[in-house]
Parts: sequence; structure tokens; C-alpha cells
Amino acid sequence: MPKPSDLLQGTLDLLILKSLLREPLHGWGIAKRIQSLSDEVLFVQQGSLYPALHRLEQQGWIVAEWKNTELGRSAKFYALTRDGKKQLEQELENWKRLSSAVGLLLKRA
Amino acid sequence: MPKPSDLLQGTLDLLILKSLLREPLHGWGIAKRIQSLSDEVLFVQQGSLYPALHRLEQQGWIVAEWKNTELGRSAKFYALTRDGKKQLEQELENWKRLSSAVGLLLKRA
DNA sequence: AAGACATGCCTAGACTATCTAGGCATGATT
DNA sequence: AATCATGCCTAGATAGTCTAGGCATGTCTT
Repeated sequence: MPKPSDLLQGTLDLLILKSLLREPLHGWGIAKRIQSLSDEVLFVQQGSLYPALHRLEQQGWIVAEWKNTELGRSAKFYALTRDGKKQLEQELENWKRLSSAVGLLLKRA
Repeated sequence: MPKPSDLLQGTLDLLILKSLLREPLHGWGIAKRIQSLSDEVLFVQQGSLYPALHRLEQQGWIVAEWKNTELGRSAKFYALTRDGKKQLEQELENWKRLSSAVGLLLKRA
């Protein structure tokens, strides 16, 4: 039984980093942003998101800081680090390279 | 330490099915075809390919038959079944849906 | 004749990302 | 009082891919 996938595997880091490029966001906000910016096509499960955030933080690509949301709630805001921006560019390039290669093959084969 | 990926995860089935659309091929040939049609960008490891072929065969999407290659060697040729074509179309659609959603997000975010 | 290389198939084990399925807490709304 | 939205988290299962081997045959080179 094939499992429905909400994401293209391996792109979650890319999506997270990219959505933090403009401004720091908390986990919940990241999920909503990915969802809305993709026209409700991409959904990040919380069980995927939070481990990913911790992974990215450990790599030094994002940093966390507790702040208050506009709703007056405490939330963990993540911001891109300098290394994170570099990583983002690498992942962007990799995505372009691989996805266009797939596109090429699909057009030709 | 990030692991270099030769493929976008989850696209292998799609690539295999698509490369069998024109004519049956054996494993070795599938790998070479994916490689050349993608302008040497996508590489399928044999340790990924053969398990995938067996998986696809078990699903009923491809069938195997031993034949001789042009070089006079015995090789296992795989052909798309009717179900395989259906599956291919579904995976094609899914790929388009998800990859364009990623593209959209990357453009916007 | 020996060795290397290309062709061809295969598997076991490790790795890693994602998903499922929960839990916990707070504030607002009903 | 109950429910819902917001917000963070983890444990375990699942599954796909990669690493790193093994095996066999045929051809080409030395």
C-alpha cells in the first residue's frame, strides 16, 4: 500500500530555510507559511517539523529565541544564521540541478 | 555530515517507470538511460536500482523476462504493465504537483 | 595464459528522513 | 465547563536509499 506523501522527500530543510529568509518565525508559523506559499499543496507534519528544526539548529543553520507572538503567547522563533544562508543557497542550487534533471528526463524519455 | 544524494528521494520509481515507457530494458540499461537522459546528473546506484525493480515487479507494475542482449549476454528485461502505465501517470502528476509547489514557494518566499 | 575491465544480477546492513500517533500547556470562545 | 486554536515536543514504525560487498561471463590487453 503506497503511502501518501505530503512533501517531496529531502526538500523539507530547503523549505524551512527558505521560509526563514525574510524574517524569523516560530515552528507553527513556518508550517503555515509553507502551506500557504505553496497554495495549500505542501503540508508539514509536526512530527517532521520539530525534529527538523532541532536538526537544523544543531547544524548551526538556525538559532532559536523565545519571544512573544502577536497573540501574547510565548513561542520559539527561529532565525537564519550566516551559515544557514550559505546552506540555503547550496540547497537551492541542488534542488534546481536535480529537479530540472528530472524534468529533462521526463520530457525526453 | 550531510550525505550527498544522487537522486531526489522518492523519484526513483518514477524515473524507472518512465524509462520503460518506450521499450523494455534490463537493469543495467535502465541505469544508463536515466543517467544519459538526465545529462549525467542523475545516477542510480545498483543497490538502489535492483531492490526498486523487485518492488515494482511485486506491485505488478513491471514484468521481467530473460532475454539476450545485443552483446549476446543473458539479461533480465523489464516491461511496463498496464497497471504500471497507470501508476506512471499518477506519479507523473504527483511529481508535477509537488515540484511546481516547491518552485512556487521558492519564488515567493 | 593471465589479468583487467565492462557487462550484468544480487543482497545485507546501515543510515536517515518522514510519518503516525500520541502527550502537554495556555488562552479564547462557546 | 468544554472545546478549539495555538504552540512545543517525543517515541516508534516505516520505508527508501546508499555503502559495500559478492558472483558470473565475455572481451581485450599484455
